[in-house]
Amino acid sequence: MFSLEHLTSFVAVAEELHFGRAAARLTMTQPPLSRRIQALEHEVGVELLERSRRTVRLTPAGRVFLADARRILELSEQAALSARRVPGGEVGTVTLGFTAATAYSYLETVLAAVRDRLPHVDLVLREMVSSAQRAALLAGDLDLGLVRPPMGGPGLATAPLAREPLVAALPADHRLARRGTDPDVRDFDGEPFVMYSPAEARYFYEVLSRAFRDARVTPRYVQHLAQVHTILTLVRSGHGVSLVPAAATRLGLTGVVLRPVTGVGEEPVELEMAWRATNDNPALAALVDLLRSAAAAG
Amino acid sequence: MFSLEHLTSFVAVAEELHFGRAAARLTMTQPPLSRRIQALEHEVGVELLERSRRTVRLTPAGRVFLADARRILELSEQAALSARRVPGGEVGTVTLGFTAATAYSYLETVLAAVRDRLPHVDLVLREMVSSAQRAALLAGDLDLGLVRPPMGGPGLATAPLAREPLVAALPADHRLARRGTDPDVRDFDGEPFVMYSPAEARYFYEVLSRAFRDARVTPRYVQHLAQVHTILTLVRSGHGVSLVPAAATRLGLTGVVLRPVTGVGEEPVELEMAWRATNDNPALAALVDLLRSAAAAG
DNA sequence: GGCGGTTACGTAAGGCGTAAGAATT
DNA sequence: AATTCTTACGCCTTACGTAACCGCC
Repeated sequence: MFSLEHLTSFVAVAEELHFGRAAARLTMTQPPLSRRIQALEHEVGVELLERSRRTVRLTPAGRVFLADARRILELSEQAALSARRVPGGEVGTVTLGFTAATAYSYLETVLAAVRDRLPHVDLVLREMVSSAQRAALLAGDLDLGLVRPPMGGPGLATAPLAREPLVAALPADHRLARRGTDPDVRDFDGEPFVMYSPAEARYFYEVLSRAFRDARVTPRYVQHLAQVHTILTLVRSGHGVSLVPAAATRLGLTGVVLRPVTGVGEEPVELEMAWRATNDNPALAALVDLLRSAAAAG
Repeated sequence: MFSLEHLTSFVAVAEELHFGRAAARLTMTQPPLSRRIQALEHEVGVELLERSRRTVRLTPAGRVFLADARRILELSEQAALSARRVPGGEVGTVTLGFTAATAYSYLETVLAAVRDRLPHVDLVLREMVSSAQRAALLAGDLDLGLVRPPMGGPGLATAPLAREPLVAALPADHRLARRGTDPDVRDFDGEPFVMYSPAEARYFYEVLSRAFRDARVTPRYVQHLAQVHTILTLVRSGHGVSLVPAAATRLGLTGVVLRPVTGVGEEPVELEMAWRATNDNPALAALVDLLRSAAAAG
């Protein structure tokens, strides 16, 4: 196999079309350069240059090989540069877990941040429920997860990412939707209510339960569901009202009115990121730093 | 700069995750392999492997570098293979000139033949009138031209490519178009006729002139034009009738009827290829051979 | 004759293998 | 104690530079 020195030598000669000048450019004398090119030609198995005493010209094979040689040399330089940038986290891959609910909210923020600030970091996206994310993080199948609290635990580190308000989800023809003022949590007392599932959507179940307890209201739960978009579908068809994270606005579902709601606290819904404490992926560290400062900046 | 041997060594170790086995695979002992990897890491400027006495693991930087290393090695092999195939003409570039008229006829045949039989030959297409092609062929700006005869001359070689019939081009409501039988050249006697330009389309002008002379008919020339599609446009608007190469059918122009015509010879329109006799482009030689045998096969 | 490439030859260095070393299970 | 990577050392091959050589404007 030829070496990269052979290739740089060949490119120099091909560009200068003059062994002497090429040798000077390579800071060597020309006899060894001649030998190198001969060796390269022997190795490749084809004449690359046509020497006619006074002039040097590329053969057709030489032209083809020159293009490849340039690409190989460029790739080689890039390879070293890329590798050097890995420990700083600028280059690499992060496997990111997210739940269905984050897909249309904070995930966009993460993607935009990575595109702008860590353009050489590849994100591999995996939609997974929170429990599966915990296992995958610990197993090393996932680098980072976008999850609802609480996600602490042995071996896992977490950091808050964002808080968001709850909004009331009302059928378009509901009296609270038609009323001029925004609904209050107390308006839901005794109201048919599409509730989160305590098992599969424990976080939202607890946030809402606490809000109702604090306000001393008791909606009438008509269904328990895990996913925001399913809840909204039932609200639309008039089975009841609900409270969903504000990001649900981005779903753009028609037939459901989403309105600010008072009495449930400012921004009760929390989102955090979680990762294995011993994960040594530098790109993960860089991404965690990036998201941490983005969260701090608001 | 690291060498390709460094890369093969690294790939072997990265795949085996064991210096001893990797060394065996490279048919060497492991001490020099260790040194090579150390030198490579020093060169790249980053730790690629994590040696923990009992196990060898890739670092994140190592994973990134491994992908690049594999690509570089593959490219290097391919480069040699490609270059070796150039003298046989299997790999390379042919700059091909063609006239507007061949664009919708024989050019397609050439493109299909190259795609099927010389898939690694790149074609660079240039539309040029015949005189410009002659100059470009001699100047080395063109490797091969698709031209009308006669294109011989000092330094140029030619070979016939194809013959094709002439068809009558008639306005849709013309009496010859409505008649049950195909027109004969004698039907054009005294008929308003859209003729080729003797200067810019000399070949067609002469083919038609000879056909008319042989049949002793004298159409009434109403226009002289260079390009088939312009002629057809005038025919469509009723300025006259014309005779065009059968390939014009592929233009799919509506409002013009193209019908077989008798009395003008079987396939009077010839197409040939021309190239500079001293052109040493092996891909050109391969293409000429290919087209020659395709023409012989019909 | 001189420019521009190749061949010949002596020398220096880089890299191999063998052997010894160190650390971990 | 055994395994496995690293360091030490002697030798050989590879490849440089200098010098001589050859062929064509």
